[in-house]
Amino acid sequence: MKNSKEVTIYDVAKELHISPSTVSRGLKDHPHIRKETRNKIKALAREMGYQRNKFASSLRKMRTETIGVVVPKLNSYFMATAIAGMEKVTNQYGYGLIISQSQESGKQEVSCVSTLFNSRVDGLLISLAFDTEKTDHFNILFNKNIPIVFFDRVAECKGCMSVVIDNFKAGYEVTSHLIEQGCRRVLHLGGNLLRNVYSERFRGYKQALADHGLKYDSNLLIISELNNQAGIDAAHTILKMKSRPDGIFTANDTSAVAAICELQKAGLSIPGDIAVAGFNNEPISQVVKPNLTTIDYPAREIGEIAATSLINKLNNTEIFSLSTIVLQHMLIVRDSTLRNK
Amino acid sequence: MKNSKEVTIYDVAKELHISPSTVSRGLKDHPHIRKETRNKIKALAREMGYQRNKFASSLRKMRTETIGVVVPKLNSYFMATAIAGMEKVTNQYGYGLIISQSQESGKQEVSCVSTLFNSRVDGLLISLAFDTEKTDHFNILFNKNIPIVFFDRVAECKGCMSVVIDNFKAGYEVTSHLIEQGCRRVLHLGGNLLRNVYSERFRGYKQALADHGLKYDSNLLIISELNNQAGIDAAHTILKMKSRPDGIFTANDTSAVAAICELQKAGLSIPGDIAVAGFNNEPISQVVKPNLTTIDYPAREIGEIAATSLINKLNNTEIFSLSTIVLQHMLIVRDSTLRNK
DNA sequence: GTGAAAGCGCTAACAA
DNA sequence: TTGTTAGCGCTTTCAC
Repeated sequence: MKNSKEVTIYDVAKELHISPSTVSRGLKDHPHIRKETRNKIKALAREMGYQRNKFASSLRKMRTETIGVVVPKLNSYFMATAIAGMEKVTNQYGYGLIISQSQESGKQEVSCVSTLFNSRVDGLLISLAFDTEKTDHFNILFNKNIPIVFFDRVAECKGCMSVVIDNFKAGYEVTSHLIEQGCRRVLHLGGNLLRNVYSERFRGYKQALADHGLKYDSNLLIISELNNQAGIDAAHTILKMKSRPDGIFTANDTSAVAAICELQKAGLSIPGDIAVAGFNNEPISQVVKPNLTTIDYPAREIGEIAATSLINKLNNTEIFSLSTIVLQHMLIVRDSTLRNK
Repeated sequence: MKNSKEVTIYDVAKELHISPSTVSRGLKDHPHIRKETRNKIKALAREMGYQRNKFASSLRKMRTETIGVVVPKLNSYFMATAIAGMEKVTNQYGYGLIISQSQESGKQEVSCVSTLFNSRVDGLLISLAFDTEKTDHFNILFNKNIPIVFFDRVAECKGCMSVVIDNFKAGYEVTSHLIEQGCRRVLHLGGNLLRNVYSERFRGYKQALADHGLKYDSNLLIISELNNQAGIDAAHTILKMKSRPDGIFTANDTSAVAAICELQKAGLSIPGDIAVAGFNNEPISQVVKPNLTTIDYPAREIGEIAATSLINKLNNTEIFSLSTIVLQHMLIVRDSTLRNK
């Protein structure tokens, strides 16, 4: 396939009448190499079109300078932005990124992790799939001391870092806001409670009810996959209820938007009849009419911080090993919940 | 970092009192190895927890079994789906994927390509950034005979393959549909005409006008970045026009949706005053009110076919080297253009 | 400050 | 059908 020979450090060495080891050292600013030698080496290497051979280097050093990323799905603004943040940081440190999608399936997640392990990634950044139950599939990594940083959808496991927002507080804020807008029967459309993000938001919801003197009613909890169809289904369930909710807090924007559209089709007014709030501040939240009240997620920062933490761990640079980093979120109030103008 | 020693083919060989090369061959179903030997090897390898070392193998074979992907942005349904299609195919053939985003910038694209080249990818799948002008940055790949397959936003260069839809025809169909719905002044909100997708859609637009006896009016062409802001700006431009268009064909859904929202804010009725059609069939097209008429894009297939073509090229499997593969698209008519019920 | 040499783990040409 | 052997290109220890 490839016909032109690669330039190696041997070629550069021969040309300069020095040894390959000196070239190797010169190229990476080893302190024992005289400045002039180093400059000569670098100049010639560039001129000859020398390119470091990563495999030889990886083989020798037993590390790949590659980080694996597993995300549930790529097709959200949140993920794309988080990944952009990771790319920025990792490129800066000379690391590459291998991204794979679990497609929200725990089973596929297992195979993603295994594939990345087989690619000998130096570390892993992961946000869990919707229905991942066990964390056994990470053991192969633990056994080899390959560090893992969880972001957004995290798991508890000792020695692992997590980068999250305060989902409890966010859920609390959204629910309180709905109540303050006059809602008395707030329904929660949540995700799989296995996932921290959803269980915490739910906890926040319950706490807010309690703090405002409202009783938690399990009929007002719907657990779903939070996709488009889930929003539609939830709307239908609501329409059939004897005593309908007057507010909905959904755990993501996608399902909130789907629910709004479906409720409107049935002739309900948002927020008049039912106020609706979502989560994530996806662009779609500003397209739906009325615009969606939601929680803004610091996607880029989550990506940057997760990547930085991982690299610090790889380089043993970190001064003290934090186990969880919590970032700021923000409640964004829009028309879908504004009742008292 | 890593403390436990890796199991190598030598360890497996020693245990079985055979040679490492036999193990190597047995593991990859080399035809010259007896079945029983092969089975013994595989069984023991699994038992000992053997894992192929990719670097040693890459170093030896001079290929990495890794494919680079460069996309403008990750945050669209189209791209996520196309990438899922690529993953499916490449995993099947034992290839890995390295994905990077050019963020719609030609400059960043150059650096993505160079990084991937330095990672020694065996091949490249790329959709061009918005403003890429030259294709010089691919020369390093050409020089080393690293095959490139373009998808969606493609470039002409000899020996390269492209996977696209018939953008001319799609543009023609959308525009014709608008005209058939009674539009007489159809505005086109297009993208950078450097990109095939946008120039072709524009060509289709003009041809449709001509074929329906309408004159092309350069005042009815707006070129923009097709993002949210571009849709808003276009709406304002339209509102200020002396004689407004009665139809808009935008080259993507994002800008179409933004324009619709903005025009509605100004009190215009869609499709009554202005009919609007987009392109891509992103999920957002079914959220906006009225639902958006658009072109459905076979995203998954584009990804699968692009990846398959690349792998065939890498394996020299292809019987005859196609230079361009054109997939089917489909006009999806929704309420944003339906005037005569 | 620089060089010699060993070896990371695998593959493939050649030998048997 | 299996074994021997020579590297792929780089890093790093040890020597000078």
